[in-house]
Amino acid sequence: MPSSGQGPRVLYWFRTDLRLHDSPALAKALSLSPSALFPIFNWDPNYIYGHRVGINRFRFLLESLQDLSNEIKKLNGDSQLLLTRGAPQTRIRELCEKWQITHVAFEEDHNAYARHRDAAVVESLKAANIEVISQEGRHLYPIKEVLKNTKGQPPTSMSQLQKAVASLGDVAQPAETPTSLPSPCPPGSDKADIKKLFDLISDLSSYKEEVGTPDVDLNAAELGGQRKSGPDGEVTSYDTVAAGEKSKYKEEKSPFAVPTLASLGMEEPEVKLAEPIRGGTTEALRRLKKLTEDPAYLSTFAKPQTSPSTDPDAPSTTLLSPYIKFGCLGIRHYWHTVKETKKKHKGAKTDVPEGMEGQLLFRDMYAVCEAAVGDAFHGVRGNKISHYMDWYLPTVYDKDGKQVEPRPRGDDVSEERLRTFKEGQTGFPWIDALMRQLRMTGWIHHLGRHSVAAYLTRAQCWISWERGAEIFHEFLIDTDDASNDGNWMWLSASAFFSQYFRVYGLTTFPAKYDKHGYIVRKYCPELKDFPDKYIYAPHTAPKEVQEKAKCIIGKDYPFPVLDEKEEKKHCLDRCKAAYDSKLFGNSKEVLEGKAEGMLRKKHGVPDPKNFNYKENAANKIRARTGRRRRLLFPTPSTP
DNA sequence: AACCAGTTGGTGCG
DNA sequence: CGCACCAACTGGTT
Repeated sequence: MPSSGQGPRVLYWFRTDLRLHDSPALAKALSLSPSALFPIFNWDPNYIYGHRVGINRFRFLLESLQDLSNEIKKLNGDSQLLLTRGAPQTRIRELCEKWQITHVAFEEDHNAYARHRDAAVVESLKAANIEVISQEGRHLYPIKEVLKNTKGQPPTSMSQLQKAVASLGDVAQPAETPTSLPSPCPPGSDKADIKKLFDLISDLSSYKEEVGTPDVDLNAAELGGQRKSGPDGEVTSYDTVAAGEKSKYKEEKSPFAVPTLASLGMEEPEVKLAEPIRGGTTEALRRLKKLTEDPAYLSTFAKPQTSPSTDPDAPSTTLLSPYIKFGCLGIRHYWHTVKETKKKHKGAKTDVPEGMEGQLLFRDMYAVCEAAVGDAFHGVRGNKISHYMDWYLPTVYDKDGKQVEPRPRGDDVSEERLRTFKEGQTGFPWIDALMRQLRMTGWIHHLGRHSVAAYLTRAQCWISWERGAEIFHEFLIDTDDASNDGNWMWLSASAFFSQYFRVYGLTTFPAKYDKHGYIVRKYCPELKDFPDKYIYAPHTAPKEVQEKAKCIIGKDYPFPVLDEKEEKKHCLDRCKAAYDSKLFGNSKEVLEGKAEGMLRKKHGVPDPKNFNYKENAANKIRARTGRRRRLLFPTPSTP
């Protein structure tokens, strides 16, 4: 029990809610009138080692943490965000014991890993008689209440979601923003003392004893990571990220301080954006304020009408998704700000689903679906809403149903298509520009995501949406498990959407929005001197045009890796066969591993093992020129 | 043309 | 008349 006889000693655990405003969990914690408040963010080795985190997202996270710490300091000069590290299942409880915490508070996070993590943490805290305050706050509506209204069924359309939330009333008003915060006081003291808090935990066991030696080191990036090696050549991000305890390479000023990319040995990516997407709640609110100055924009916003041929320097959308992902922007605050701003507009207004509120409701829809389907939402196997399609390069399971990692290599053709997709070297400028933009900036427009997702899955490559979701998860700043996996299911016509014959043309679709090819010229600069006529299909340009543009297709830019029309035809046949089979991720045949053979036999599409990749035109040219294209924008795959 | 869920409106039956 | 059934139609954020 606490030594001081005053109010509760609260540890507030920040995770994906890096803000002080519109935070129901923080408000509830503060309503207890705590005598001490310890705002922590904990580096989870699972995040550092187990997840693929692109450098743009890692940078965004560091900036968001620094900004949050500054905001805390503004309310209490003796406080700051306290960064700790360790497996949360044991570390949170250890901190509680050392700091004599009575209550732990956090905002609920519904994604699969977070659910399991939090369940374990709560159990360890309950066993130690520590009270847990957890509140929903990441979504417009309480997910559990929505789920009750659907009787546990996933709402797979906007109308179903709207039906399910109809009885829940209006979106709650944002929780009040605190105007002061209690100090983090060491046990037995009524004064903040960061150094003393540090001393109390600096002898805690090392992460290696807690989680074992990680077998994945993200710094050994396969994609040309720019990691500087440490003094002994063995430094990992986890060592350098260390805060709140002794670290070999610690350079931070204060024991719990937020590290910088440089202190982690990571170099800034080669981003040429005029205005990079900077993390932090301050930046989120600044961007939101700018939006409120343009009621017409928010009022007439129609997602399908916004151009995908845009980047963070010239966005056609709000660019707020990264801030929502990390909780820098409170979702109810955003919702009501949009509502209020729209009142100022006199003319016609867009509504759900294409209007601004609709965009946010889709996020809730995916979250409810994820909660209804459970862990299986993140793949095909066992997923009751995902059609079974006999994709190439699917996630592989052993006979006990355990995922085989790393994924065994698939057929050469599909692996090559996946590689060129990830690197932005497919020979289709629209796809390549988007994929390079993704890696350079951590963001692409929603319709651009549609284009690349359909290309990789149901329209051309017939590669599992699971592979695409992994790539997005690695490089997007705004990645959110429920929305990311949900949208990949949507675009691959696995769930939510079934009109698989609606296929985006790789040249016609972008040309509808942008004849000049803004993002192609920016992200594939080798193509920048092509005339508009050929910008989305440079391989069709006559030799003289290629020479004049100083870009020979097959030499300076790849020839398309596949035939768009031919593959589309195959894919439509495969879609039809898959739908006719009525197999879903949770069908017996799928769980028993028999589904693939069944479908291959049925639709008669050649097994990729029999594809003769050498006949591919791009490869012919590659064989002739005798060299592989070098990556133009290698983005390090460091955390 | 090709999908699918939900709604509508008609028919037949008790 | 009420009800079950079914065919036709509609809408689906892009």
